Parts: sequence; structure tokens; C-alpha cells
Amino acid sequence: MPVHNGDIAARFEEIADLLEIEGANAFRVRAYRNAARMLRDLPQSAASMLEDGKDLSDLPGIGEDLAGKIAEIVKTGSLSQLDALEKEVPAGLTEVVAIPGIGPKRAHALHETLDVTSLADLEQAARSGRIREVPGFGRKTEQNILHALETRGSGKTRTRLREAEEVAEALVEWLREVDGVHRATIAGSYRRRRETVGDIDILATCARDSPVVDRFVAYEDVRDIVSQGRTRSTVILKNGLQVDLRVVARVAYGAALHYFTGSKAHNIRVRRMGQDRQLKINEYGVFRGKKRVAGRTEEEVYEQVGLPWIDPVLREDRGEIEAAQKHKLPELIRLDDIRGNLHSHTKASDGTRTLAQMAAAAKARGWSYLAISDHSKAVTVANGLDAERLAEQIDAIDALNEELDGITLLKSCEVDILADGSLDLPDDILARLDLTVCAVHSHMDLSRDKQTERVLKAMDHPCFNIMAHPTGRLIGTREPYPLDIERVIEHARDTGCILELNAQPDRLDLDDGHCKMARDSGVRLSIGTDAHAEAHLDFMRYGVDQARRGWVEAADVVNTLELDKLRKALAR
DNA sequence: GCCGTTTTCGGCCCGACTGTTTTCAGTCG
Repeated sequence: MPVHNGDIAARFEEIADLLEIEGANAFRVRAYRNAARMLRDLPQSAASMLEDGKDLSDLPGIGEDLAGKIAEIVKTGSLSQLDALEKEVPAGLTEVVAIPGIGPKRAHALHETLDVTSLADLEQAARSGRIREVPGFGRKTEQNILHALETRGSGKTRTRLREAEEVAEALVEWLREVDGVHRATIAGSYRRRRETVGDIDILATCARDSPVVDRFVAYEDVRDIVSQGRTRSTVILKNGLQVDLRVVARVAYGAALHYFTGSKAHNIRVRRMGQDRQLKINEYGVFRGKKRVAGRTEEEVYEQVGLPWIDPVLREDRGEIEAAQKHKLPELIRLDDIRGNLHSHTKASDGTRTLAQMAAAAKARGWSYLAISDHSKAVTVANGLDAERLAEQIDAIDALNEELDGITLLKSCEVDILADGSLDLPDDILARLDLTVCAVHSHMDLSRDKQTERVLKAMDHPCFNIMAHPTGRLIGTREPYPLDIERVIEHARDTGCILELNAQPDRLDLDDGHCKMARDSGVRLSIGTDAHAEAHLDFMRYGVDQARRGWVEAADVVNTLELDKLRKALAR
């Protein structure tokens, strides 16, 4: 069983938790957390890098020590340091630290004084009124702990961007109506267009006497007020989503927007660059001594550290600072670069609209082509097409194209990749299509090797064009099936196959890291909406956002091409 | 524990809010 980066990261995070409870040096703790974050973001697997003889201490935040620990985990599946730590500190305390309001110091204190070693112990201690007796604790803290225990589990998972959008846009719109508010902007991972958000960060600038915070906590969807100050407040909405509001002066808008957009790792890099120039950078501006030298716009902040403005989607400390220093930031793809969509469905399989309706909807979005790619017969639940029905659809599309103006339907099919790597329809019918969109919909439990071989074999088929939703993941509900994505990317490059970035907000598959990896390997992408109705064509913007997070430029994406060029690009 | 046109030691981002304290520690983002 291969060790995934996430497994290593989880162990490092646990070490960080335990060390923190032990009272270890905070910077040492941070080193483990940084390493965990770096590993989760790393598109290659550390295990395979080791196999290839690479030196892991070349990775940022990994030194000799942590490189050795990664190797130990990969080799043995465990880590002796962690085993030893777990003997010293009860593992249940890591759950206690996860309770809002309890950090490592308080967990340590509760362990020392009341012998709390688990959530169950914590609850018992709180209910019996013993926590309020511990120095540094009080009645209110005890109540807060009980409240946190009761509401535990609600809203602690990350929310998909699309669901966050629905609530966040309404809330920010409401805030803009408040007296004295100049601007209200959503920052945070939402602005960076991450596929999921942990919470919503709203930044507001307003007149000094604006009641914006009072209005914020009085919003109808607020379930709990976590904190409420003059310039900052946190609430929990009825759907469990946490929203933070921060209020700053207008002169600080750019600095605050930069600060609250993050990512944390990106901000730390920028602030360090400021320190090198004797500048202090915080949410109120850029300061030399007491003098504010910048802060009204983000551009000003970056300028002070000698950088061009960096798009929020890139702010993850994944090389964007270095690229900006060299003036080599990518020219990111934009929604209006898109010329068409290569993955959509109709009533013929599991879609809900006709060919003509989908064509009209695509045209209305300014596109010049739309591929109709209904399912093939193996997906019986979706009423997949056999060769005969697909032949009928091909004829129907040819006939409809005669009538259409300004939009061309492309003949396609979402062809199932069968368990043995063969395609679900005969070659002679596939040869009549403009392109194929091939996908795995079954046997997702194959071993990593078998799954990879299955996909590679399918890509060798001369009619294979696009690998749809390559990992099969559903954000928050289904993990990617085991697949050696690095080999798939290499094979796509070698065979001229295209990888899809499926734009459905619950798929976004490929993810940002793999998009970057594909792009760096010279593999072309297709951003496909997988639309089952007209409205789903608007998912394109989620796909474009994810592509942008993966440093993708228009030239990397085949559906930015005009139709004649696309046809040439589809030739294998 | 990492890192280095201030390297092999001495730094490591910075501020708001809460609850407890009566001047500040802990937590959080």
C-alpha cells in the first residue's frame, strides 16, 4: 500500500499538536505544520520521489531531519518519534485541542490539574463544574466549552465554493446597504477561488460611526455570535458556515485586502520581504517606522516589496513570489478566452434538454461550438447510447448543423473506459465522431496499478481524445480513485491525449495542482462543463477559476481555439 | 525544525477579541 502525501502530512500535524501540548518551541511546531501543508500541496507523491532517488530536503520547509522522517514513514508505514510522543501525551488531547477556545496551553493545564485525556473527560469535568476552578479558567470558559461540545461537528467541514457563494454574496450585498459602508468585499480563500472554503472573510471599509458590525451580527441567517468587537466580528450562520467581518479605514483597504485574502503562507513571505526592507506590513498598511508608505491598494503593497501585483488565485506560496520576482507570472486564462465546450449531455442519455436547446444555450454564451457527449451504453443508469442510437444522434447533429447559425455542434460521446481498458463502443462508430470524451464510471476500486494500466491502455486507442474527470473525485463526498496521475500525465503528453478539467463545482477534476503539473509537462487541457442542462454551461467559470489556480494560460486549453484550429488540435 | 547577497547561529508575521486578570495570557485567523 503506497504512502500518500496526505498520510505523511496527517502524521506531521499530529506531531505538531502533541509537541504543542508538551510546550515545545513554537517554531519547531510550525516547522511540522509548514511541512504538512507543503506535502498536501505537493502534486507529486513524496514516496515516488524517494523511489526516483530525489533528495526530499530540496523541498521547501524540509531539512535533513524531516526528509529522514518522511523516508521512515514511506519505508515502514510508521514513525518512531510519533509513537514515542503518543506514550508521553495522551492522543485524546489532540481532540481536546480541536475544541474552539481550547489551545495547547489550556489542554495541558486541564490534563495536569484534572487529568483530562479525552473529549469524554472534558465534558464530564465541565458538567461537574470543575473546570471553572482551574486557574486561568472561569465560569464563562466552562460554558463555552460545553457549548462547543454540543455544537461540535456542525460546520467544521469545508464548504464547496458554489454553496459558499450563495450565502456569501447575499450577505455581502446586505452589508453594502448599511449606512456609512463604502465597500464590502469577500476576501480569504473565497477570493483565491479555492474549491472549498473553511469560512467566509468579509472586509468592509466604512465611515467611523457606521453600525456595520451591529448590523452584521443581526443578519437573519446568523445562528451564533462568536465574537463582536469594534473592528472585527465572527458569527456562525444557520448552515454552519463561519463568517468573519473585518472593518478597516479606507486608506488601509489595499493592505487589509491583501492581508485577509491570504494565503497565510503567501502573506508571511511578503511580510518577510518587507522586513528585509525595514518595512512593517500589516492589515493597516505598509509602514516605515511610524510612517505609512502604502496601503490604499494591493498594487501599492506589492510595489513596496518590489513585486508586481499577484493574482489572488496564485497566492499559495507555490512559486508565485519567485515567478513575480523574475517577471515570469503566467498570463492566466480568462472566461472570455473560452470559445466552446467539449463535454455536454442531452435527453438522449441523462441530460434534460434537446440538441437544439443546448445549441442555443451555448450560442447565447458567446461560444462557437458545443460537443454533444452523451454517455455510452455501459452506463445503463444514465440510459447510455449504443452504436445504433449514437449513429442516429450523429445523423441528427449533421442535419441540425445545416440549420444552425453561429454555433456548431460537435459529434462526440462520453465513452466508458471498461475495466480492461477497452472502449465501450466499436471503432467504426467512434471513427465517425469529431472527438471522444472518455471516462471511468465503474470499477473504481481497482488497485492503483490496475486502474492506471486501464487508463493508459484506453489512451492508446487511436480514437481517444479527452480523458474526462480523470480522478473521479466528488469534492467532500468521494475520494479520487487510486490512480498514478503522474503516469497518466506523462502518457497524455506522449500520445497527444487531452486531460479534462471538469468544471462541475463538485468535481473540479483535475484539481489545481494537477492542472499545473499537466501544464508544466506540456499536456493540453479541456475545460468541460459536463452540462446536463442549459444552466450548467455556466459552470465554465468554476473550471476557469480552478485552471487559473493551476497557472493555466489560454494556450494550454484546447477549447480556447477557434473551431478550425480545434479540429486540427484534435488530430492525434 | 528550517533557513541563510546580514549562513552554520539566531532569528522565525502580526494584531483583535475574550475572559480572566487588574495588566495580560491564550486563542484565533
